[in-house]
Amino acid sequence: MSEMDVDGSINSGQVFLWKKIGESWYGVDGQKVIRLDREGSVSGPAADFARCDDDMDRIIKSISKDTVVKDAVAKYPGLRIFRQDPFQCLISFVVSSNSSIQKIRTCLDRLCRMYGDRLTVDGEEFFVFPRPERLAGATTGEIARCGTGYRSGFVRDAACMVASGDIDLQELRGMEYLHARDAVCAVPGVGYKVADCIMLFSLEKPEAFPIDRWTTRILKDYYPGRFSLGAKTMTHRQYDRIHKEIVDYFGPHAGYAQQFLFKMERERLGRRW
DNA sequence: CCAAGGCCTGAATG
DNA sequence: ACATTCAGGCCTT
Repeated sequence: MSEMDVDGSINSGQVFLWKKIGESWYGVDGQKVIRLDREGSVSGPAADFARCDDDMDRIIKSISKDTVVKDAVAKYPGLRIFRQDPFQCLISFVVSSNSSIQKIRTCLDRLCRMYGDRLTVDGEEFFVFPRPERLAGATTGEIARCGTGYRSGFVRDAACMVASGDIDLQELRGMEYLHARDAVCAVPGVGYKVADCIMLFSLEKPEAFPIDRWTTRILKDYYPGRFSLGAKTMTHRQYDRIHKEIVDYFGPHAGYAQQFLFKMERERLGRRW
């Protein structure tokens, strides 16, 4: 298996609170700060986060159905999907809706500074992600000062649901895709697309394939006619149908195909991470 | 069931 | 400069 591409994996739209200091990347994941070095011995919490248990050879083989995916894989052979803290992932993608990557970063960083504990790692100062109870106790007006806008209420209510045990994110890791999706979609601010992000990046659901403006365009452009992408607005019904077509085509690790294709298209169009 | 419009904000665009 | 557009949707009508 090829080595992990740390830079490329961090800059692929899945995580937002990472910064490079010297040769290493440091990132906030829940109540921890994780360090990923350029290469070599990934162990401990970092190994879990980096999904070193993934059999990438097998996964890549399974999704390589055509030259489009094969080219993307060849271009970013070290791209990985991380195993994130579910609560942070949930809030991150609630904040992400109708927003841009840069702004998501700013918002989340402010949330950490305002509600997260301060931590010093390798002589550097970090603010870890807010605990659910802490965000649940905040007012929407206060949260809004982080730039979350109309999503502020969603953020607070989502935190309340987690803090109260109304939703048990850890438990969702063991549930099947559709049941887990129903559960996360019960959280305000979470629709099918956001749910797929949360499930792919933190809930062990490799068949989750977020369908947004980008993936819609990718599928239309590179797979003309293969998926039912006619309608103007993406209803739940259509999302379901397309997702089924996607899993039928790419297989149970379709989410990995999404990650490679998304990375390829973003880089091709020169988007900043 | 489907389509349309509103929503916060800041970076990009003209 | 300043106005307008648009961005990795969700929710209500």
